[in-house]
Amino acid sequence: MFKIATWNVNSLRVRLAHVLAWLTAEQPDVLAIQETKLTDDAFPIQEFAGIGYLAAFTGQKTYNGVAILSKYPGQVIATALPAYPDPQKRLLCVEFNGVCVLNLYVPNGSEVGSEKYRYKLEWLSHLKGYTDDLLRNYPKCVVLGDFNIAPTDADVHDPQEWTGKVLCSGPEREAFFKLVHSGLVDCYRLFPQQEPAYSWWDYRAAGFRRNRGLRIDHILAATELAQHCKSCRIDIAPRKLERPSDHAPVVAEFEVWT
DNA sequence: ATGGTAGTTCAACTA
Repeated sequence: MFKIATWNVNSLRVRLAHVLAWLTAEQPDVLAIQETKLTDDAFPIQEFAGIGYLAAFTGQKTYNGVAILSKYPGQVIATALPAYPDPQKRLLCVEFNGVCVLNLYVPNGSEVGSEKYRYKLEWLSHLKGYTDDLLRNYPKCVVLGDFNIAPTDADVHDPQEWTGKVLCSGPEREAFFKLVHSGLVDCYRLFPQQEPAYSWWDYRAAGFRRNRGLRIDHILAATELAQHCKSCRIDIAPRKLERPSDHAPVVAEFEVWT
């Protein structure tokens, strides 16, 4: 079994103990994390090595920053969108023995119509070009991370309240499905899910306690790889801890084949 | 229609 997960940790400095505990308990082969908010010189390599994980990372001060933790070494393929120079560290692609893992922290977009919203759509359009290339070179591709997009109303606690708002707007959803429909599958929707399950809840207004959430963190697998996906779930346990991230991990398991 | 909280950094930005 190949077990892979994504988790926006919202500061690795603050969340390190949570991440170490979760890795130790869950033992995924690969964990993609977002919003490390750490420069590369400050990345806690030793702490992860201590529990048997290697780390690839690209970070910056204060904002953004992505990393891929893994039980075995991989090859870094990219730390940015090749055709889109961007000082914001939001992308890391690592190959593990033919399986390509693309970790994304998609721009939040702030507000529909804002400069940050335009940046988000532009970023997503360049991402589409990149994943098209990647899927040609690596048929076994997993694209995962914080997409900052709730794909459908089923992924939103109150679709009426969120209609047309950032994270749920038409252009964002179109960009998401454009990406997915060119050779990827949303692993979470491969399986019947018990109840509306979200991956992010606003810290404000007791969002988690009232289960006012959105499913904006995703694991997408290349079509053929998706046929070997055995499970996909959201683990809300870490969201219940003291000083949690506002996101919960999403976990998928694939049967290994040759 | 605004605000609520959290992280980084220390006033203001991002989410």
